[in-house]
Amino acid sequence: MATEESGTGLPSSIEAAWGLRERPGKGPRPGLTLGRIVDAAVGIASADGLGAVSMSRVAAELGVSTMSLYRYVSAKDELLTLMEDAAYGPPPPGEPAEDWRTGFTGWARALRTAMARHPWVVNIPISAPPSTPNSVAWMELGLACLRRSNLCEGEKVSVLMLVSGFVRNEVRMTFDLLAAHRRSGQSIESSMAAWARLLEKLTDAERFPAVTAALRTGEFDTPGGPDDEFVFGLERILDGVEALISSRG
Amino acid sequence: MATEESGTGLPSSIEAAWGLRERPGKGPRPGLTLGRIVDAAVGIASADGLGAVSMSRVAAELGVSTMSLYRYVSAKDELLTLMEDAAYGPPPPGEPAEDWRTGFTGWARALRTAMARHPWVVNIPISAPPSTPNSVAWMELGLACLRRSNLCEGEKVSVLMLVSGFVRNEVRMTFDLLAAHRRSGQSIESSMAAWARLLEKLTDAERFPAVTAALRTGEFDTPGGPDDEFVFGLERILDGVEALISSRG
DNA sequence: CCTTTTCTGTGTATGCCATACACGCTACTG
DNA sequence: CAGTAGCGTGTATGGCATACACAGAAAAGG
Repeated sequence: MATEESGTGLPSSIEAAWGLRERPGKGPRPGLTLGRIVDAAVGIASADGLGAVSMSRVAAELGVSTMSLYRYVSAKDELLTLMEDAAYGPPPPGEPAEDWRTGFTGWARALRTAMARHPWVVNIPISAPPSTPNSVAWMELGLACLRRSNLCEGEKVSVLMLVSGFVRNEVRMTFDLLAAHRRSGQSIESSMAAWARLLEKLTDAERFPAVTAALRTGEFDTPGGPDDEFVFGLERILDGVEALISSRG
Repeated sequence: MATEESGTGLPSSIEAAWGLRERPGKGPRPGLTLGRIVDAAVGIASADGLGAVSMSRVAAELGVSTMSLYRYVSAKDELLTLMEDAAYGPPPPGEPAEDWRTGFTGWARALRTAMARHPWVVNIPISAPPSTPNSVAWMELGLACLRRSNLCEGEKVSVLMLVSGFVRNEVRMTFDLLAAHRRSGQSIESSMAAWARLLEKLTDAERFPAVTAALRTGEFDTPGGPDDEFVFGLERILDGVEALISSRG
């Protein structure tokens, strides 16, 4: 049964992703592969969004019945986890730079690129610490970037989670914004301007002086692009990490 | 019709949240209130999680038919937005501290407290920039904390989004973790230890030297609590913001 | 006063969704 | 060759959001 574990405590479909599945030879040959299922699901998500990924839709794409998928995956959550792993893909190969900041900046940018390639990935809820091959490989690379810093191991992990959370958040915001605009057919500029005008109507200068001041500069009408926002946030965070590292130096 | 706008471009239920609804006097008196609907939905979410909030469940709680809710709200998304606003509640009153860092730290902690009071709020997808009364009030307070800094208005907004994104992320991670543990009945310590042992099995020291090193310190078996993680991340980010402010003199 | 208009609550229906379960079949093990 | 475990599938259950049409209430206008 797909829910059973075999020592690792992992769902068997995740074990399969690690290459740990021995075919028990007994019954008929499987007509499908986990990989084919995940690929089909990824294709649907990329084409029509994560919301379009349903078990029946995936099955239809593969020309099989809905229920056959449950021979490979015990629940939809497992499929989502495997899709997530597929979306990340393997991290860039090679040794990271000696300088932690250079390497770690590259790591964050590469992570963002990977997520942006499959933006739906940020809408998959995180249900557990990383346990799939690619997720762990990204974690390995991130920790490797910090190897020459004087942070303790716990701090390295904390920094990793801080930055990956930031990247994830940033990708989600820009992607959701883009998706909303594509739906409404408006340009980003026009809808940001519309939002600014809306706030101007709703807020008076006495109750909302700071918002009013921000609106008066007109910066919302010519917002920096998502890239600027990403770079700004990443630089701030890494400056903070650098301050910690220097204080130990 | 509930989808119509009246100049603001806002859904009429959101206008109602700003107190902009004039009862048009024509038809029969409404038997419900937006407030009662939102309260019922909030109660369900707090009791059984956001997933338990369905239009039929909310209607049942109020003793009305499902479809009557659509006289007050044009789609479930609007209800979610109103629930979000109710969950945040008004920000703490009073003037923020003179020192930007003191004030802003307090802002972030208060935001975390508000979110933690209704943890389901972090699972409501963000569909638009803040447009509801309490969201804008929180934004006002955050900007007010930064009023004496030498950041330009655009930077203040960027810092605000950076920190609120961080808070949101942090609350989501700790809450999802707690929820998963409540479901499985395991303690956090035991499941973290189980995860560490799992990674030890899956990773070998040659392909995953950094992960192996991190695991060997045993820090995963005695992880810092969510509070430590929150404080660590917030301090790093604010150190980074402080570096920017200082560099401007 | 009566008609018209407009807004209310509701019942019904559509078309999705995940997945439990039972069945027949296949291909290997003894 | 019998047993059995794994496979594909059809059907059924119980959910969900919401479109639509209708009946009745309350006010506006004559």
